[in-house]
Amino acid sequence: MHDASSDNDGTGSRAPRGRSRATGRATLADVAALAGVSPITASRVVAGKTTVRPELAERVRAAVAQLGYRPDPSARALASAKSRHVVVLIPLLSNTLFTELLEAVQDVMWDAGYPIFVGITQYKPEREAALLDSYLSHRPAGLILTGFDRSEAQRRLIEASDTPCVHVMELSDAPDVHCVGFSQIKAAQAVARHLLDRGRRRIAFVGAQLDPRTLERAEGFRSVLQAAGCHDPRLEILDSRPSSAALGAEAFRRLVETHPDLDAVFFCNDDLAHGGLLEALRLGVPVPDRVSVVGFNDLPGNAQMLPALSSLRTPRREVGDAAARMLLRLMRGEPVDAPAVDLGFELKIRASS
Amino acid sequence: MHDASSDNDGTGSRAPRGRSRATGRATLADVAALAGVSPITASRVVAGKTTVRPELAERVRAAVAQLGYRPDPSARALASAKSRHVVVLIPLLSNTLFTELLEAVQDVMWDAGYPIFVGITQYKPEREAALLDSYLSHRPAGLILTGFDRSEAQRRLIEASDTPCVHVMELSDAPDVHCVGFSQIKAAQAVARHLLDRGRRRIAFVGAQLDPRTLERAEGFRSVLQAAGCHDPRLEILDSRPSSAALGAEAFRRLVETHPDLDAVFFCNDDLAHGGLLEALRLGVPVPDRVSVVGFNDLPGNAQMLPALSSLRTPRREVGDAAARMLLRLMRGEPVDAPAVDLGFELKIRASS
DNA sequence: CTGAAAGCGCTTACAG
DNA sequence: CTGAAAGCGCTTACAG
Repeated sequence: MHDASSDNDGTGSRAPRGRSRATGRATLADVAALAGVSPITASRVVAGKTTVRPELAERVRAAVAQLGYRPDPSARALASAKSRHVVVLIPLLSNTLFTELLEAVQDVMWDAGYPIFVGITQYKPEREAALLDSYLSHRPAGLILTGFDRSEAQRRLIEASDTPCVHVMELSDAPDVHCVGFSQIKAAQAVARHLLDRGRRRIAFVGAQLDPRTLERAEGFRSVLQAAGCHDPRLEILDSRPSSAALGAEAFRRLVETHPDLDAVFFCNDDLAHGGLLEALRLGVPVPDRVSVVGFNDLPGNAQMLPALSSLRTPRREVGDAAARMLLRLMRGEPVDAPAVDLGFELKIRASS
Repeated sequence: MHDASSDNDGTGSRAPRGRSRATGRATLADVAALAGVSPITASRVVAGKTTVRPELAERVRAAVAQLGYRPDPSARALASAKSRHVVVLIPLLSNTLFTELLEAVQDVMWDAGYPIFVGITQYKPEREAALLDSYLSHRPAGLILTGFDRSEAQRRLIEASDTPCVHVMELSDAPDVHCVGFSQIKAAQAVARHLLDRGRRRIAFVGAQLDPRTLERAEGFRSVLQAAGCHDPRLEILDSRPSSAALGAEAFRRLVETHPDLDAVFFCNDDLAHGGLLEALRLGVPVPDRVSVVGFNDLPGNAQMLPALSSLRTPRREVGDAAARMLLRLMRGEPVDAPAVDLGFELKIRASS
């Protein structure tokens, strides 16, 4: 009688390991054994290091293919004290601006082999702090953050973690801060100037959520109107509720009721502007004959509005793409051309202004 | 002269480890040493096991707090062959339906201590297969998938990975399949019946993207109209391009031009319906007097439309919430009440129908 | 260019 | 209820 369990003796780690904790998947050791090299050499090939003799590298690659070997991300992260995760923190998903940004980041990172973690901050600093604290414990390879609105403590936390970090949607001129975006102030100024150029003088501003970028837009708007001598604070509606078509409709109605001489409205989000435009239709207020309307971001659907909505196109896909590429360079320790990348914006004039 | 480095001798791992690969963060061993217990006991307390004497557990918790200890997710995953990541695969982010679903899942999972990985499949089976293959190598603790449209090979892959999995947005009656959603067919049937009840007979259907759920809606719509004896295949527009207001406007125009006797349109997405409604305004087609319009999903903004858009409200937040809770139970090995949860839907009648 | 040894920080059986 | 030992699968110095 021969021992049944001896069938696999000597075949090493490719045999089932009985009560051991092994998972059954091929490991680096299996690959190395099959290729006839040491695990460390196999590791070098898998990691893409070029210091391995081509012939050996080829044997390793063949073994990887034959075994269907996939590196274990946890073991990798534990041994190297670095994961291959990229963390992206955005305020919310209900704004197409951020989902497009996210998709662009995801596209680049996926191709580069980095899965992304998405954290939703809900515009709440404490929520962002909690997310950061939690995600940083995963030792992410990189970080993409929206804007600069965070506490000194958080900044130090990020700094101390030594994680490459790129900020998006706003610009900073601090030399050690990496960011990709455009000037919210200049963008709002461009809208205000456009409306002045159209001969408008009684121009209202409608902002919601009141996040830092909305406030910068308000500031840009105000500066241009003040310079033109036609700024009227009563024409500014700043509402801290989340942006929505309902809010835009409400604001538009309030404005035309209380200020019948109104001749333009700058909504700092397209969804607000959609609501405003529909309310104008409902009230019979001719756009743009009596009131010009302009939105912000130029999200899909503006061309279908009645009249087609003028807006300021923001380059969120380009921002996501450029930020991801910059982060990749930082993660690899490669130099970046400039720490701050200004991608600009474009005024899209349609029928509503 | 005393040896300067001896200052920390004997303090164990709390001292800087010089050239070692340690990260400087507190480890379980540090916690155990401070609490005067073994690492395994500390591990049990941190993991929430109840088999530790309260007094010891308290000492461990105090040490955790004092050291600011955070478990290392990689070490945990490596040792236990399970990560604490939950993977969610959805078709895209540009549909509010999915972002709301995602936010609900995220809320539940965050509270339970599980970060989520989001994969965007772009409605492409090969993309989903690649995402699944990649994410499964992280040994996720759980999986949330949209619908059932995947190959036998993928199903086996998931099965073999032994990862708890919940499907969302569609229902199955297979006893071993866990799912949370509602009947797409019944929902579309409810819309069709509503239009028949309104006395409509020349009812068009507009579908985009043509994903499995859209096709089920088309099927439900068709079945009711056939039963009523007024189904006309020429009134069905099935367009494989992604859903958008522009597409809805185009479809509406085409329908009224080629079928002047049209008296209702069922758009199987609200954004299509918005485009259709605006096109009706543009063309001067009275809604609902000449043509009734109904959308699907009831995303935000319908009440602001002109006229306000009737739609079928789908319970995506509830689906996300329930799916996450079900997955949590599966991950913990707890029993679930039923493998399939039907959350229903609600017809929201507004002015457009 | 290649490898033997040690270690990353945790958990899993196993034993008491 | 508690712990000493081993191990998860990889990478990091170090040495040659």
